[in-house]
Amino acid sequence: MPTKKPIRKKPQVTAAPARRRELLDTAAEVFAEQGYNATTVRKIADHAGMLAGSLYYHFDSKESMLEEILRSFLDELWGGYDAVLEAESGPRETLEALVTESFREIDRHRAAVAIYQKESKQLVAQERFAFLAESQRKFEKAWLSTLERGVAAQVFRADLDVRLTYRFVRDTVWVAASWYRPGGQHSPEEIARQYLSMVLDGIAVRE
Amino acid sequence: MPTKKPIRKKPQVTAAPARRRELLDTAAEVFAEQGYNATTVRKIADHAGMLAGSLYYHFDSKESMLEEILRSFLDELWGGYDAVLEAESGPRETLEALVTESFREIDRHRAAVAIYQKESKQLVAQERFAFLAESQRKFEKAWLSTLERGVAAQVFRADLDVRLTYRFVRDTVWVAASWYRPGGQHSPEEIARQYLSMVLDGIAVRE
Amino acid sequence: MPTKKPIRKKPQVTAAPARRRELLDTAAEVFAEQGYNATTVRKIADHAGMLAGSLYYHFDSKESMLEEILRSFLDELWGGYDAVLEAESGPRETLEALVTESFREIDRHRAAVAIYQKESKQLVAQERFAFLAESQRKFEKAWLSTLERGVAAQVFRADLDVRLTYRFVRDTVWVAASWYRPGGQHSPEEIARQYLSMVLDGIAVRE
Amino acid sequence: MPTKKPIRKKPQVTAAPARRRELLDTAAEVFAEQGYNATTVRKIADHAGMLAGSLYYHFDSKESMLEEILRSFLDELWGGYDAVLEAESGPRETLEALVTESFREIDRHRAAVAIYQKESKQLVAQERFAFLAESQRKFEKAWLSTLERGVAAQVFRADLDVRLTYRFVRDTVWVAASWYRPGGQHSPEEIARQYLSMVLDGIAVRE
DNA sequence: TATGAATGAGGGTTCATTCAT
DNA sequence: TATGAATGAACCCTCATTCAT
Repeated sequence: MPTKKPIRKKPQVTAAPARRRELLDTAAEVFAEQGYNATTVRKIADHAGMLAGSLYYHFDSKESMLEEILRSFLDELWGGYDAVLEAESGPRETLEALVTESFREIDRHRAAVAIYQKESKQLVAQERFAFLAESQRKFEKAWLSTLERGVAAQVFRADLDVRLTYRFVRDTVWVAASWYRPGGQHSPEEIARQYLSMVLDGIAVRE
Repeated sequence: MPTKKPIRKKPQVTAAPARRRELLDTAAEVFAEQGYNATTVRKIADHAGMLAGSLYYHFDSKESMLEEILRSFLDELWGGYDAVLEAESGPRETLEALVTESFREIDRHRAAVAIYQKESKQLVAQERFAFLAESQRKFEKAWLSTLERGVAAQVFRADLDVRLTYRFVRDTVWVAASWYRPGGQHSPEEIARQYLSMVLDGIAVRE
Repeated sequence: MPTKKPIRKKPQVTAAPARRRELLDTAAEVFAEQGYNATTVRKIADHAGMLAGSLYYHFDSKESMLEEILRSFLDELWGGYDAVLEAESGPRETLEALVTESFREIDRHRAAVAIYQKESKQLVAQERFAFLAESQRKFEKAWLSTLERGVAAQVFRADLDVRLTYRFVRDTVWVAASWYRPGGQHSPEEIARQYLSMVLDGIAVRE
Repeated sequence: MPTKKPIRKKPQVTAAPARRRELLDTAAEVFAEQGYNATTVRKIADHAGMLAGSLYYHFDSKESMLEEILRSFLDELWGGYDAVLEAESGPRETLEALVTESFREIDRHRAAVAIYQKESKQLVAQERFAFLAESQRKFEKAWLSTLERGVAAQVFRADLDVRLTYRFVRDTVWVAASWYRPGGQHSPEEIARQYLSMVLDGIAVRE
């Protein structure tokens, strides 16, 4: 009897990572544009120039594609965020760095960010996407502590409702993914600077 | 375009408007919570204590429920906005009034606002929902002109990228619908005031 | 807000048991004839004069149909068996009654018996069909103890390999479902009698 | 009927018969354990340590594997049976020899026998598997004539329903394949002897 | 007004099979 | 000989919708 391979073949994780990335990028684009639920597997396959069934050679399911898209986005996001946080700069510099980093991520992973914005609320309920909740907790902690440090250091206004401000800044930054177009006239750093100018100093003229 | 269904009793428009509103509110709640696509007619019916088919006595289709929810929300929204705009106050007062009015709408139509935020981008492509596009145009015009008036009157900073600021303020206001809970500790006016304080004056301490 | 019904509507268990039975009988027939795996939901629907999707108004899944078919068969089978066992007759009478009862079940549930014969081995592995394993245990115990009582009472031959005999008798009885046609020339009791004659006395002429 | 695939290299019949046998044995094992329909080509390939597509270098199709498994089993079976029948022994000796031969086949081709038992009923309908029907006819004739000779010679009981007895003996013998494990404590000859003892003399004590 | 039952289109997924390498 | 990638048909199932009662 020939050699048995008890280990199930999993092209999903090992082989041809380049093709996988291509397909995931395609899928992310369609998910972002049409919404996850409204996106049929056939549409993804069409965009990729193949038949629906062929996707299943590369991925286990539509859901696993979504998971991988979000996971790799969050991995990279936290790469950037952790670097910022470990620098232990002052609260204002940290906030500026986080915002700038966020816009860079939007620039690099626009589709993933848009998907995250629109779908994560429904997804966290599923065990498979529990990692989204964990990321949210870390995210909240990073921002809240920065804001609190700033208030304590009298860099930010003392009368801020910190939680409200957190939501305000968070939403302000991330919804940008819904209208941002990479390669436009504004670089992510430029947009970050303008955002920061508004958030930090407001839009009213100083008297 | 000719009428598609000539012979059709339409209890949809005549009878028992109270029951209709109840059902629409129920539907809006579910749409907001689960997303339009992910919401099955059966789920709505479950929440309403009836069977899926029974909804079709009241409404033509799932889509027509959505349309009616959005239309009645926008009708009321524009009632408020138009009153503000017709007052022809100064740019800062107008901006404050628009923001406050927006939070009041969020308070009254939280579900509809959330649906609008999440779905309108896909919906505008359909002829049936063309009214969304029109509303967006009016909306943009109202805000942009207010901001421009403010810059011209040196009430707002001269170095603002007005379009960017528009998006910034718009998003800032409306995404609140995703986390706002009516009956919470903050009244809509209170939230509006805090938002305005941040938007107008920024979060940094004035030196 | 209208009354909510948190309890999911389950026509599957409550309503219209007559139609359910009809459909289950149809399904059982097709499963028995073509095998469970080879039976498509469409084939069942065709036989029932409806579309494939319509079956899902009555049942959760193809598998749940199979489960219900087997469950109701085993329920009835054990109704008969338990009556026999509780009578606590002598081993020979018990064996005769069990065989007769078995043929009656084959007569009444030919399709279910055939399905059971062919599929149960694969099915027991699934948690959903764990009740099959339990039934098998009870079944084995009933037969083995009857045979052992008979050997002890010197009603059955002392040199029997009881486990082998058990398999022999069990198989002999149940495979009959694969060729038995209800309404044929032999009544189940008649077939039982002839089987018993062979099993008890053998086919060779007594010298 | 004209040849369907005129240009087709057929390594299937020429090359490396040893590898073919290995693969067929593997396939038979999986077919027997999981059922033909439930067995995917991929499962077979996994067991053989190769990829699904690679099997098609050796075989035309999944069905052709099944055909070859059954054909080679029946060829060998009839080798044994024909030898027994040509010996033209007395009916009792013939019956004993047929049973013994059958258990030997089960010992040698357990998987093939199990497949045959479970699938042949559906398969005979296909032209490709018409050879199964022919084998069944020969089989029935061999057993029936032996039983009839035995009744005529007053070796078997005169009151036997010969067709019923045939089915009884046939099933009794072959279903053993579903539980028989080669290399167990009972040799095929030993099992045959015990079976014959039951079939010929019954399980009841002689008075 | 609402129910129960059915329709029919389509969606995600599986799988035998093909074929260039 | 075997692999990797793709095909295409079919499958189970969902769901908006219809309609007689």
